[in-house]
Amino acid sequence: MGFKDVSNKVDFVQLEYEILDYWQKTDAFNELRRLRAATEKEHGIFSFIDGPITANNPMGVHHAWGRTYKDLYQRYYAMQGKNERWQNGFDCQGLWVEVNVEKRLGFNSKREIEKFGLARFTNECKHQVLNYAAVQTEQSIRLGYWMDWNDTAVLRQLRDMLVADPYQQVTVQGPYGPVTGTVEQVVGQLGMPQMGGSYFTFSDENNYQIWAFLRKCFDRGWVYKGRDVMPWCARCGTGISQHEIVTEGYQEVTHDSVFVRFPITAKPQGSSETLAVPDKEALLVWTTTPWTLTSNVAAAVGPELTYVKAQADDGWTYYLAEEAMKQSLIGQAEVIERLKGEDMLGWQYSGPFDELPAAQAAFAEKPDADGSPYTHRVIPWKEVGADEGTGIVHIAPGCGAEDFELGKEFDLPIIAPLDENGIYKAGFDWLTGQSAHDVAPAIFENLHEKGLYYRKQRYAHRYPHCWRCGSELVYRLVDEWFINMGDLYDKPYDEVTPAEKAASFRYQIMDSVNQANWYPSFGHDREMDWLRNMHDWMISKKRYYGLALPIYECEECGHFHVVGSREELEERAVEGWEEFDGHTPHRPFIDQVKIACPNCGSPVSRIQDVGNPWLDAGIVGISTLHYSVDRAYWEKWYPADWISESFPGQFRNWFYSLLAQSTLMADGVGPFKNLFGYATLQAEDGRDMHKSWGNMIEFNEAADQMGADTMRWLYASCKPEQNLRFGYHVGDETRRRFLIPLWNVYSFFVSYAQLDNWQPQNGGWTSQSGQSPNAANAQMDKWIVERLAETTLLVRTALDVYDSEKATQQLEAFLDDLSNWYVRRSRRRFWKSEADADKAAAYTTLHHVLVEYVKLLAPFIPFVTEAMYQNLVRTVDENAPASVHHCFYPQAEAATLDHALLAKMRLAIVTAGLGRAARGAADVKLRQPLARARVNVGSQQEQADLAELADVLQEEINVKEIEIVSEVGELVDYKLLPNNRVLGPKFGKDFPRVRRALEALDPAQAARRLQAGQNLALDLGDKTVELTNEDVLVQTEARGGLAVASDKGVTVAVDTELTPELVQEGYARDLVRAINNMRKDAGLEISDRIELSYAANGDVAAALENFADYVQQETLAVLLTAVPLANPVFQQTVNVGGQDVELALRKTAV
RNA sequence: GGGCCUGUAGCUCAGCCGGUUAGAGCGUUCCUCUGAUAAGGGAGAGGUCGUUGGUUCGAGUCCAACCAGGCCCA
Repeated sequence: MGFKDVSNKVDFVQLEYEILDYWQKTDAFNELRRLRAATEKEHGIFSFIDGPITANNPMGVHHAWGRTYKDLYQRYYAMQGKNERWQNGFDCQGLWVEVNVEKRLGFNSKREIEKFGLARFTNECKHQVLNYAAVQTEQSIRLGYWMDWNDTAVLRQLRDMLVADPYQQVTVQGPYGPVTGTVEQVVGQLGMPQMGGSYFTFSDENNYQIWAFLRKCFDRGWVYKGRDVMPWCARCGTGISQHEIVTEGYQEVTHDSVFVRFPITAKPQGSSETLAVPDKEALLVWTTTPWTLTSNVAAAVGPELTYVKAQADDGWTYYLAEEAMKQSLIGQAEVIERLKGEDMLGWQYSGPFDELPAAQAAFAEKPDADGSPYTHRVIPWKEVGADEGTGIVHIAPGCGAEDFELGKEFDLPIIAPLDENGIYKAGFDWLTGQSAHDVAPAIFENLHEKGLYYRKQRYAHRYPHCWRCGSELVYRLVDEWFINMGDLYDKPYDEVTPAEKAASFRYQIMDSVNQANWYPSFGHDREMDWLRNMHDWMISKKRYYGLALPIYECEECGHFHVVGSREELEERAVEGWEEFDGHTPHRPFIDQVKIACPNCGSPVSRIQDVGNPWLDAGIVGISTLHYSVDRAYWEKWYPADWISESFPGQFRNWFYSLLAQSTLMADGVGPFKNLFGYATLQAEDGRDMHKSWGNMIEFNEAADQMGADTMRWLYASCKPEQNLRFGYHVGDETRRRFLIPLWNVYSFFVSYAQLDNWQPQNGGWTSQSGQSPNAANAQMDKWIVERLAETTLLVRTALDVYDSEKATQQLEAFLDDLSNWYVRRSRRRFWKSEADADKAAAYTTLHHVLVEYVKLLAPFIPFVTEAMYQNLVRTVDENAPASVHHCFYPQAEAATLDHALLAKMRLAIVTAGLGRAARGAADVKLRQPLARARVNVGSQQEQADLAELADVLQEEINVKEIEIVSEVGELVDYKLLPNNRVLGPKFGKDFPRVRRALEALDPAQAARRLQAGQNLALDLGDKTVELTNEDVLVQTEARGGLAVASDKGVTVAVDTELTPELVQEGYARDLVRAINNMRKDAGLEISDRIELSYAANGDVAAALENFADYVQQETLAVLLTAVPLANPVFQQTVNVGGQDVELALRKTAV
């Protein structure tokens, strides 16, 4: 049995499917788990906690980027014998799932969901998740991502049964035996130990552990109900928290802004005096949100700003900021007075919508000192500026966050106009029932009728939008539930005392941040920055599907309680337990349960809200590690050695929620030791990928066109902290740059090994069996093995700090050396017919190097390495591990590396390259032999090295002789350059003169003086200065007429003079090349012998006669004759030496 | 509004503490090698280093302002 055929035209995608089949057939992943469970004792564990992927869509190529890292490092550590958990996670709850289910069912409002029924809706949501969990599982497998994947047939079965009848009984196979229950119950256990597979954040355990977390917060007094003006999505009917809005929420839009008159009614001056106000005097106010004018209660001015009283030609007198006149007023206006904003404080005006019942009611509730209803007034606000608008800001505490704060400060009435669908509530007269998004024109019309309208203006600004459905947000007064994140102290982190930390959750989280290494390091600062700036965490959402917040607020006494577990709920339940029992803790069943108020004993219902989805993802450090059922297991796997996600967004999302929830639950032990982040994937055009932009690449399409290994190498080799431009062009380049050359080396090896029927000997490679008896070849054999060791060290060092970019660079550099030096230089050893020890050493070495290299590459490109391993190892050794991924990662000893050999060969490679460059510069092609190359290198050691490798260089540069010269002046002209770094500081202003004087010297003479250790004297006119050889850089440049190339201290010159013998030899080589091409075209086997005839004259004929042996040997010609062959199978006319040469050949009988 | 980052060849990006003639990869043109190669090697063309000032003997690099793009936070 020998190696299997390897085509040099490989279809990588086809190969990947074959490998997927092989892994499935051999249960390769589970075998790895068994092997690592066994090696855990010796090698320990590698704990990875997966950040859940949202199971709401097929996965994209950006997920494939992240999953490549996750797979790469898990494989890397598995190859070091470490045991792992291999658990993928799916994010299953939250608004995004609801939004897509609504789309699928054609719903447009919350009312339709309620009509549909919450129980059915919840199951549709779970259906959605199970569906895409199955899709993403299959896609991940296609990527080569080894995880404890669920059987997708089972996921789909559960998906369908859940919608058909969630209460039917079902039994599925778990790792420890069958699991039986209703479909709903079984789905609720997904990811738990008895079920295995990926974790799902909708699982019972996940939900209940969040309850436990919230209970802990409650016990510390951190949970509270806040009344606040929040950004609100009217379509989704829910508040949008700061965590969600800060980045992706803002979009550039253009609105109609409006300038409005607020007629002044009184100007109180101090306690008693009030100035009379003539008609048609008004504050001029500007707003971008006309719908909020119904809720105006005050106007804010900048106390320090300068305002003007301006008589306009429309008959009105306006107050506005002086700087704002130009952008605000139309027509002519005359300034009749200047005053400070603080002079206007307390002025009263009539509001734009005072007639509305809601306004009158609100004003009646906040009477002025004299008992009369509240009157609109001017208040100070230091944030007011005059860059935009009029310098007078309309304040509506029911419609804006900052307005709300000012309202609290000045005890202003609040008019909250909108219901949860963004519709005006009762009390707003003609507006009631209208949507805030649509009323601007009607408001303008109404203001016009009332004489308050001044003008409108198109205004482009960044305005918050719903990050999930894209609707414009409104600001709405709501009750939401929050976790208090703790005080921010006005001092550096280092100076915060333990007591202060104990009192402030945010500092406890910061401590966890500091327990981890962040790659790249700026991630640490970004997370800390977020933690310093974050607001309290809004955890409630007025939606249907998601975590049921276990908050029970008593209508009787106002007390609220947070339930921390299912058991506690059962204990406290006073009604509805039976209806709930047997269901997952989701709406509507959970809502049936009422508990006794711990304060007054009244029956209390759960608040209707569901939880912020980041609670679901953030608890997984607890919920997926068996925290509640097997504390020893949790302690073993917590904290994670490593987590990894894309940076953008996650600082305030998953990193944050994971840190926050873990820190509290684990009493200050952070959830991870190392965090690796990466940037954003973009299309090749540098823009984000969008379906509608036509630059989107689907994962499946990419995998099947580009190949998963290609994608993975591309991902692993990019700079993680920079945005990645992904597309087919970079894919093609990646394949061509790396995978094809890799395959070519492999294919070369296998085809010759097959020809020679070579197989690894017992014992395989050793430093003896892998070394040729030929000293020069032995050196080559040893060198490539040393390069492998060096590469092994460098790759391990890089991967140990999660630097796959550096690792791939090293691996690519190795392939270049292997392919373009070792194999190229060694080809003849494989070609030759005798099976001697030299050839055996070549095979042994190349086989060994390939096998070890494949292991180094296995975590990066699992498919092609598996294919190579199977053929290189398994076909000849059935006792070898069944998969390359079951092997141990290669190791090397830094202490025993042969640095001298590595340096020597590197020098030869550089020198050969320079030789080729020198020939290129002289336009002499490589096939033309030349008499001599002269080489200069700096050190004695390098000179000796090159002398030793002279025969290699002769071949590489195609010269008859390599001469090592110690005097570079033989090859080059000198040039003197001032050493600016030294001379600059030394001479300062005189420096230009020194430089000019240096230029005037004879370079060769000066160079000799300096090399002899003498100083140079420079005459500057008024003085003389001395320069040492430290002050001057002696540079060399190619001497005219010589073909010279120089780099990194190596200079190579080739003699381009040709003798007739050299010319003839060049012809001979041209002919060999031509004949071998003919052989190929004639379809001959490499080993076929031929007879050859030619018709040529002059030098070419002479070349064929003089170099007949050489030509015959190189072309396997048993006969070379000027007599035409009787019946040639192939003939051709080629141009050699400027003449047409007729060649004919035929295969010999033998 | 505040803070941070980026701007260098057609494209993607290096360029250390200010110092010699600003580099690499891709693309492109030409040459070349090849009985493993869809590959490899060499050379050339391609740059007012975003703009304008300043500091300095000397600025891609430091400073200031501006322009353009991005990010974070209000």
